[in-house]
Amino acid sequence: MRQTLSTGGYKDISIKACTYTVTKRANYKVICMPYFEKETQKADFLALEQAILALWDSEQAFERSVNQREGGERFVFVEGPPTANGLPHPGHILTRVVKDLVLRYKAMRGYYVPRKAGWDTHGLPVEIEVEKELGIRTKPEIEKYGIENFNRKCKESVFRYEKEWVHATTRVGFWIDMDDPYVTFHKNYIESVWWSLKTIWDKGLLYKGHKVVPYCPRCETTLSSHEVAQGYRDVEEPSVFVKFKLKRTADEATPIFLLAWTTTPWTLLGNIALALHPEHTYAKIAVTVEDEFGRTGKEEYILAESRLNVIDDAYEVLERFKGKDLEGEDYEPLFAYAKIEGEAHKVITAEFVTLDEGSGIVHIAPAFGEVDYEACKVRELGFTQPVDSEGRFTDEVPPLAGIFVKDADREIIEMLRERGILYKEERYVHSYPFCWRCNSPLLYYARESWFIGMSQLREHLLANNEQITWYPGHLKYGRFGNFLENIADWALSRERFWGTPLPIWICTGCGAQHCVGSLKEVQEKAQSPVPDDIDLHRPYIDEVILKCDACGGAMQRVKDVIDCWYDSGSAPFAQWHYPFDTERFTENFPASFITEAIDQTRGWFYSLLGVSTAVFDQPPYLTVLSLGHILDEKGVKMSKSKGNVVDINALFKTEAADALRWYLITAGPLTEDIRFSAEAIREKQKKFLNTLWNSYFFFITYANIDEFNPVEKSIPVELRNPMDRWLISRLNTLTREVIGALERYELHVAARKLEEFVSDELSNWYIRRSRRRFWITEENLDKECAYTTLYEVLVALCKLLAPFVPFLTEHIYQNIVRGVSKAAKESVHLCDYPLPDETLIDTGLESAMQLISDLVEAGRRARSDAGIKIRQPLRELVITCSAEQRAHCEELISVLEEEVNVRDVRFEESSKAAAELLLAREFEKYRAVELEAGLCLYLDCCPDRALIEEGLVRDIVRRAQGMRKDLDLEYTERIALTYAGDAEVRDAIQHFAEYICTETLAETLEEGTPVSSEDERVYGKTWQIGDKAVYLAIRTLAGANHE
RNA sequence: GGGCUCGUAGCUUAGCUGGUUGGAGCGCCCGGCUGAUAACCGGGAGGUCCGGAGUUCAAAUCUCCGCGGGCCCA
Repeated sequence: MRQTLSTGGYKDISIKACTYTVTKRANYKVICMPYFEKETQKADFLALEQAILALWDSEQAFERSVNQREGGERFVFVEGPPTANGLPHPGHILTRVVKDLVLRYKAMRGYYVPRKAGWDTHGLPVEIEVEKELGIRTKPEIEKYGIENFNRKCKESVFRYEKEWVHATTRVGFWIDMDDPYVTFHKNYIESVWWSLKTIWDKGLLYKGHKVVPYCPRCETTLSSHEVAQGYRDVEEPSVFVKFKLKRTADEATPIFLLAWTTTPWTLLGNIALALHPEHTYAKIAVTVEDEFGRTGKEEYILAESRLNVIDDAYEVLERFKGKDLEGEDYEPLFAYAKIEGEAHKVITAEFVTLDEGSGIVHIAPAFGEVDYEACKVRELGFTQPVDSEGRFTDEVPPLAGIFVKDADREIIEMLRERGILYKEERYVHSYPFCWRCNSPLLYYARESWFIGMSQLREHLLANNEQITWYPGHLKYGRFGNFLENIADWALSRERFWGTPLPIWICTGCGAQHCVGSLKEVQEKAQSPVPDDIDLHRPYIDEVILKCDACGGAMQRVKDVIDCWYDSGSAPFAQWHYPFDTERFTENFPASFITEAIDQTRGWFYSLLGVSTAVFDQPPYLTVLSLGHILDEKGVKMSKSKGNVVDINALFKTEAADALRWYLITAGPLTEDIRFSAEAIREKQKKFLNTLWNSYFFFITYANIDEFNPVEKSIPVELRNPMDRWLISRLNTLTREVIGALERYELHVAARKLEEFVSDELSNWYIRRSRRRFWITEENLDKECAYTTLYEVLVALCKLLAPFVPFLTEHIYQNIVRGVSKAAKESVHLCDYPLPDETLIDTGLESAMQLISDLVEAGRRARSDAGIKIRQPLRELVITCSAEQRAHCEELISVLEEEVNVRDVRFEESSKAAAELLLAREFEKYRAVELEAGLCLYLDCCPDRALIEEGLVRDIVRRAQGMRKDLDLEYTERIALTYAGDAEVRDAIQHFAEYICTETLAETLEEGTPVSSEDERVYGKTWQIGDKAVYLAIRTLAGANHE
């Protein structure tokens, strides 16, 4: 194993060069044993990926990878259906990559993992796309255009985007069955949704109520929270402190007023109650006020003690008490206009009252605030709605009738002032939502709506959440758990067009309500025949009249459609048309695993749990991985309006899918946001994919020259060289760590470990260190060990990496495995995932190699400090260490010798002994580096003449090799070498002539003189090596390189 | 405004169950190595570990208060 310069014996690789003639196998099918297909030094990943896609297609690799595991334990996945109203962006690509990685891994682990695609196709976003296309923007315009036409347009629009999604999904290598997806607008899907709603109805959980919603009075439509979020702006508006007179003191000389605060004076017309915090301290104060005629008088106010600073006049605190002490008090209404149904004008207490601003007394108008509405509802207080659907006051309030509410603020404030019940007015800046389409201020406005009583299921939701494993873990009791703790009823209905119709019919005669759960039920109860092929969407289903069971009258469907979140939340059963088809649902519920981005926490992750809890009282998934978002390079969210969305189609034109996948997986914890950068993708390709490729390229290059056939070889690991055993040990350790990380869903940890292995251990240590073993000419057990080891590790790596970079691993596998064995699986993705062989893990050897590596590093440092380059051989290296350390690394000494380029390595027991020894023999010769206490390295830095000569020869060889490379010669091309130099140079070259010829493939080595550059066949150059000038010239020997 | 989360070198990040002088990659400077690798190796410059307070013998790490980014909700 030890190499010295003078022994020679290196391989003359020209002997076997180019004896192989492998035909180009673009389709990967032709088998040419035992040779591997030749590769190019630089990989064309884009072309390679296209070829692999074609291979998978023709081999039906995906289908087979699923089907071959049938009968195995199921790993159930539910695809979160992409909303079909836009192009996929990098964030979608991330979720697709992660899904694919996990599912490929599980399949390789033996699980049966069917993967059904899905499309979320209903909802307002789709309608808005069509509105834009049609150039209309209001509901009346849609109705005028015709619901039938409109919905047809919606359906078409959905398919338009589907193509883009299929393309991107395929391109990035996500294996999912897109030939048979679930589609939320399909009839069977809708029917399953209807069934689930009827189940909920039968449980008494589906009811009609009011919901305060963000509402645009100009567009006459409610807005989704997403739309509202787009339109917040800071505005300055009047805020008023208003005096509400306590009823029991109304007739007294000094009545007591509750001082309430609001930033929306117009809502005072809908006042029903005043809210105080139950536990906070309130004060009754006496204030000296002055009226407009300059007369002073005393008034008594109540407000929060900590808000007394809002009082501008002199005051005196008369009394202190808690908010709850006033609970149930009546006060006089500000206005006598609005008709109120039910009890009103009461003091209530509520936790949501804050003391940060205002007076600590909150005016409550259930028609204009969600919190207000809930507060009144639970206390069974009344309701009033003095505003119409265009945002104008109704005739109930004569002085203001017909005035748009936002324009009435001024007038209302004047009315309050005139009647002496305005304490003061201020300007107030706050954030208020405006309609993103027409810029009108939005109103929070109570509308009739259908609800699912989720709040009654709170405990069930929490119990089912207990059974779910969350990644990252904090979501379980954090954002998601908190959300469930405070869960509100689900406002299910939408006054829109393109959605699953709410399957509720109401009798026009007696008002009876009925919920249907199937098409069959509709047909049975319909007054006139309903065809089997009826489209269940509006407007067709609206025309179906049912017979009333109660009175025999005509029942009409409620015109609403349902929230499309309910659609996607129904995916676990609706994709299988349950319960009309029971088997496939039963075996696919609950899901083992789902993953989407963090914004789905209250979106799909909740809608799944909500529907499943209401219908089955079971968790719909057992593991959920929440991913971070893809931000742009500056860390800003990608959005259309900012114009910073990366165009993935453009990206895929230049970047390999594997490079993109590897970048996304290794960028950081997937549960956190990623700053996306195309430059970083290219870096990943350089650092990882190219390194892997080069390792593979190195292998096939020499394996072909040597006609290495892996099928024939089997050498027990224990007989192999320590370098081999080390690599195999590391591989098995790696395998164990990768599987551990994958099972914990720390995908980036798994990927980073793989990356380090490929780059540091396989390429930069094992292959670099082992190159000479592959160059040995003759048949040789050690060479066979090297080939076998490198082969085995490459094959195992392919499998380990297959879920991460499915294209490149498939390409390599096709060549090095499938190319030599017809018995092998047709695709790497049909293989089993490697499991660690613990008997091959040698931790002692691993730590010994670590020690050697540390010593190499220290040795280089010593050389660097001494100013001696590595090409200069040195006499000896002395190491002082423990006997144990010595025993461990004894068998790896040759590695140390070669890396540090020393003739001998000696050990000494303790540093003291070594120091004495070295002192005795010219201490100045040695340079010391201490690695740790008791571990020290001494490098002899005084080479003798012979060594210096060897160093010079190595420099010359190196220059000659560089010149070969400059000429871009084939590795095997033979040359004639001419040199010129002083006597020392000449002596050195003559002493090592054989070595120089072997290394540089020189047929002749002659002393000569520099020639003019006119001879094009001669490449000559004078080098400065140390203080010597050395002239070298290469002439190629045409025809000599091939047999 | 509220809840959750993240904030480490110019950039990307590891460390974060508290414990020596906070590691790496990209980029930069010096040197070396190289016929698999536009690769690699050694050294260097570059850190108020977002700021402040607290707990502790000891804080990048735990607690609290701020600041900034992100998500969700208002």
